[in-house]
Amino acid sequence: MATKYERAANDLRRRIRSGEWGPGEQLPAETTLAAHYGVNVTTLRNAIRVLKVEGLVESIHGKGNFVRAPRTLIERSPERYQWEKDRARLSEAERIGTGATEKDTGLRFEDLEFYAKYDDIVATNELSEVFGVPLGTKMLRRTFRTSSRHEDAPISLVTSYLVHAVVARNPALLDERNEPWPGGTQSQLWTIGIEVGSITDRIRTRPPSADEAEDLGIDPEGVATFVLQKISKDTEGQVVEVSTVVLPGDRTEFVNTTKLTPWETK
Amino acid sequence: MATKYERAANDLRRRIRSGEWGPGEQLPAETTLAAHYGVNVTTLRNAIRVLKVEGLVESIHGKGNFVRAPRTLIERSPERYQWEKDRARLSEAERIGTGATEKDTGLRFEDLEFYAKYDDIVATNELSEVFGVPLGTKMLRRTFRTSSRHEDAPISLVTSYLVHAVVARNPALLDERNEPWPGGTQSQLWTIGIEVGSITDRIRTRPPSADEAEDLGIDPEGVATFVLQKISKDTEGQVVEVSTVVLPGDRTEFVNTTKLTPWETK
DNA sequence: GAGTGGTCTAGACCACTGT
DNA sequence: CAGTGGTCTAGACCACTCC
Repeated sequence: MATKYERAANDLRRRIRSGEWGPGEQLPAETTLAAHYGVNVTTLRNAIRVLKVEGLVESIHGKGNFVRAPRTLIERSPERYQWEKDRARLSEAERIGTGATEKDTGLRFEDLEFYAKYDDIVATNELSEVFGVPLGTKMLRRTFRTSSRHEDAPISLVTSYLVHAVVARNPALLDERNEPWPGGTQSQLWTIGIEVGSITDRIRTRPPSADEAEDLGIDPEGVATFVLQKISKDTEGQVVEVSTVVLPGDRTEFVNTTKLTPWETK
Repeated sequence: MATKYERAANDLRRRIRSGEWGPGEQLPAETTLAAHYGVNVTTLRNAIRVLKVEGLVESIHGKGNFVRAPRTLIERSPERYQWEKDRARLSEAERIGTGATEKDTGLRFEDLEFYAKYDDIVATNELSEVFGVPLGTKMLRRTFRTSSRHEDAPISLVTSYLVHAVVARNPALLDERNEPWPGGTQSQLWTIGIEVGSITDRIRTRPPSADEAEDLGIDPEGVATFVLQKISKDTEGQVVEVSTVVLPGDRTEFVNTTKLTPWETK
């Protein structure tokens, strides 16, 4: 025999799935539901919490509980990297307004809002290891967030690391006011003679911290985040950039197509 | 001014991060913590819930609250598909005991436990669309779960769909007792003359349903799941298999390396 | 049985959203 | 203002773990 709140949650889940309340619609008030299931309001709230954790329901303080509506997905595929490379050496006019983010989101440059902040840090254990530089090496840390003008919440939170002495070869790369740089990081690296040869993505998922949930405009209960660690190497295999991207799990989809080599006909 | 439970949660988070309690260690009892922060036990439990949602803390009924320890990751990379294809036509002796799962997990065949169940269904809207077959076409649905013998919880929950009339060309493919089939699905398809030409992965993240959390042995609060939709096409571009894989987010990492084509030297 | 977290109640009061 | 969800209390009782 399940608990009271589980029984209420199961019934509410069934009713939502059956379409009794469609996406975006409001559920009856908690007091009403509590009376209907013959339980205390606190107990009914436990049932609602279960559905929130499952991502089925969203609460808005002062308004009510709502059936969560699916969000439009942003596809992200590793093809973006080759695409970016092909454009890295084009003229600025050709690069402008056609970044990888626009490609992912299908939004135009004018619809996107960028924020960039640069600062200097010293290499931690982890950074010195991936870059193969001594502990304490001066690094450039770049923090980006990209938002759609029509949604108030950022689409991604990016932290990028570069070896300071390397990027300093072009002083323009040390100034955050030059962001968004047309053509992106690969174009920036090209100005200091670096050609990116391969990029490795590592994708994990975890719940958002309180801050991230705030920044991404997601419900900490019920929506997870993707954490993408991207490591770029030059053509010699030397790590040239490492970045960490936090993406809202309710709006992001990674797509990857693998072409398999044909069998020899026999 | 934050609420009482938020202040308690913030302080506990800080103390955990500072190492006051290491990974896997037990926190003081809720009654003790409540007294320490001068709040009611119910309120203190709200603070603990925040940390559970963040994935920092795990509660075990009857034992206590514990700092969650990171789990060993299982890497999954699309190279597995090419690797599987290369082995699909080898002799059974060569295929046996070296499946893609073993490659992902690093575990040996003897350490893994398989469960397979086959049944027949009719194509839903979604299925008929991806396969390009009429609505209501008879499909073979295969449900798999793979577990490590040393952990009781499955590593993945897989649902795979095939067109029944196609696989029926080899009756052995209709019998679940032939699972685990050495060499996997690509080897099975080969027995009916199908060569897989490309595989597309779509990766999303979402909270687990109550059932999935149960099956995967994860905490529904604090651990998300990956949902991988895999579409295999033959060399003509015809969809031959669709499968959905649910993976525990606290143990899985997707890795993908993109090699970029070199710039022409000028 | 002692100690832990989990469920449930009843009710006071606060904070936010609409009109 | 009325109506909604959010916080907090005090206490009873249940369920699980370990000795």
